[in-house]
Amino acid sequence: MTSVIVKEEAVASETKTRMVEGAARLLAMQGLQGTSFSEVLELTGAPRGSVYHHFPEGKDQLIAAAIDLAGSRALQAVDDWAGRTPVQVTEAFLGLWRSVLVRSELRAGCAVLAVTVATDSPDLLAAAADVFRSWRVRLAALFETGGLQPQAAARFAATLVAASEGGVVLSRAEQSMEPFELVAAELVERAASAATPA
Amino acid sequence: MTSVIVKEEAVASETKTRMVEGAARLLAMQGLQGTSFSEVLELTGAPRGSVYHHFPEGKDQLIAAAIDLAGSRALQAVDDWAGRTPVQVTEAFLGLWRSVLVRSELRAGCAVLAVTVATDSPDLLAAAADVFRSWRVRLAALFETGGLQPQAAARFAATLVAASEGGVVLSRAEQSMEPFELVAAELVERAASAATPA
DNA sequence: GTCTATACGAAGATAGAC
DNA sequence: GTCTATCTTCGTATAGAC
Repeated sequence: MTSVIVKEEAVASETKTRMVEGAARLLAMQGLQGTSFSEVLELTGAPRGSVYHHFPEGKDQLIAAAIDLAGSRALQAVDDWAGRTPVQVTEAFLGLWRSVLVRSELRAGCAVLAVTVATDSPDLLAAAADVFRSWRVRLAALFETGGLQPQAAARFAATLVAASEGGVVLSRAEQSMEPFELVAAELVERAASAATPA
Repeated sequence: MTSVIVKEEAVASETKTRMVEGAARLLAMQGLQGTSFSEVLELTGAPRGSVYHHFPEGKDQLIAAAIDLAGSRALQAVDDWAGRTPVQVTEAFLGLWRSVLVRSELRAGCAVLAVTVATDSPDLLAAAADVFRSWRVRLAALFETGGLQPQAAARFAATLVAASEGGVVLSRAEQSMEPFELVAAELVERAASAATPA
């Protein structure tokens, strides 16, 4: 019986999941403004009648779900890097963002950042904060395991997240990978020197 | 006669200037979505009839002007730092953003970034790119003068801009100066070690 | 769960008087 | 240069049938 319920829920949430994924993609490409229900429905092919069935609280609920999705996906990737050196973790995190830029031909960025700078909802801001904080904390944990002191690990984790986000924005604006790659090179070098203190 | 013309232009552009400044402030606080004509007029007290008189090309023209304003203001500050050491320049640039955060009680960020992640206009993207590039170039020049090699200077300038922008976003989301200050400490230390190579 | 239709408001933009 | 009025489009949200 449990299996039946699970299956029903899975079926029921399929459209919902597609909408959340679509919203996350649109946020990354067009920002909060460009992520309207119409756009989401067009992108996902979801039926218009499903909107307020799946998201009774309206747009904010959809956006919050998209933020959570984007956040947890990156977090899963980070957790796969356990045991790697600080340099390897740094390169892997940068690789995540590089692929976002390259695969979108420099048209996409970070969905969470896009919401942060465009919303006036405390709830959405808090959802974004949870994501950023979780990234920082998990990265810092990896750096600690990799040999950095706790404070140095926390500092470098914050810098890695901030500089990656900023590098993505710069490259999007300039329509060139140059700024991002400059930042990436600097971060990798910094990770190397932090891991082998004088 | 020239003075008369100049005066007329000055008077004519006073409302226009106020609108551009208001737009820049709103962009930094509420993003592109929240920077509507209504909001700009309410904030600046400008007459509604002036909108399409001063900005015949519509909203994009106003936003482009706001980007230029925000960009050139920061650039003026950077140019005032000629002769300073890399560490001092880094601290000054970070100070610019720290004051944006603190004075707004963590409610404002970078207007140029807000446009970059929310627009679909190639013109606005290009305007944002010009700003970011100019910041990177001028900062790199100061770092070169301060003793860094050209490539190292360009790399650290890009990192300083990117990490500052990202740090502002993180602190806004988390409603705490912590992430920004972690990033700031890391950047200052990096500037110090870059200026005195092993 | 999904559909159509529609209400409602906001925002960008235009017209014409003053 | 400024004002009022208006038009259009779009986005959110709701209602009620299927």
